[in-house]
Amino acid sequence: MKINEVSKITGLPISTLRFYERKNLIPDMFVRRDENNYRIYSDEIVDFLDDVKSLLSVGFSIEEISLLVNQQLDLSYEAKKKMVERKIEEMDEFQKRISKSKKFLQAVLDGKVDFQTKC
Amino acid sequence: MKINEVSKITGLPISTLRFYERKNLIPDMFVRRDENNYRIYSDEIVDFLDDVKSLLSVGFSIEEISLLVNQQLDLSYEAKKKMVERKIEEMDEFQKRISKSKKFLQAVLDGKVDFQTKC
DNA sequence: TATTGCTATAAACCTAGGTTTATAGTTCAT
DNA sequence: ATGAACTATAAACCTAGGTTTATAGCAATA
Repeated sequence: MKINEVSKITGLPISTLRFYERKNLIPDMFVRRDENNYRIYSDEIVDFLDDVKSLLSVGFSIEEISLLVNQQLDLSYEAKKKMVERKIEEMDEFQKRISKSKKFLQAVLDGKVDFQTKC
Repeated sequence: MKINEVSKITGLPISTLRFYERKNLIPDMFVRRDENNYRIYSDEIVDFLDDVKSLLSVGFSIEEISLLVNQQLDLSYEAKKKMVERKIEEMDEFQKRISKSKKFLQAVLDGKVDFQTKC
């Protein structure tokens, strides 16, 4: 697949795909170059980018994801394990904050919170 | 309370508290000025900022929160309701993406995903 | 009363995550 | 074989969410 097709399937702008690559977010196995230097992507890139989108949307940074998936950077298994475990804890915290936020929003909606009254 | 105390209790830097105010994120009821133009905060600001922190951390923008809590901006009840309902849906999506991300992370950790193999 | 500490504002600066622009080579359809 | 569409890179630009800096007034304590 060429970049335009990946862009259309994933919904990510072409500029973003190139940007992610510059940031070392795309492991080599997903992309090679043809004789004209055009990027040729393997089909698996689609699922990969889908996971990347999820991770980014829940607050991972590009650098963090890159550290986990990039061989070149060569993070040790123990380091990755620690990182993933910490991150999974963070995500549990996250779930709690979401529940809290939902309560707050519901209270605002129900008028149970008053931001009008002067103190 | 003066700004330094609020900062210490909430963990938010003084510069951030002033920044939030500039962004209309702090309803008037939580802050007034003394004779020297120093900010005097009511005790309730602490819980409020705690909710703000949660909302920000799960992806709300300052402007969105501001729209919900600020009287001056005077968003209609119906508009707020729609916004909150949409946001609660988004947060449900969010929970799903978190579950998905946890699975991905676990797979990376378990070596069930291979980013090494050349295609 | 002077030095240290807290407060204020405005404006410049910073970072992450992209997007846009400028320039140039490639390819496909007519 | 030529114009429209696609690809490439580098560099400038943009936005959100802050932080830092410069400058100045007020306060608390030796």
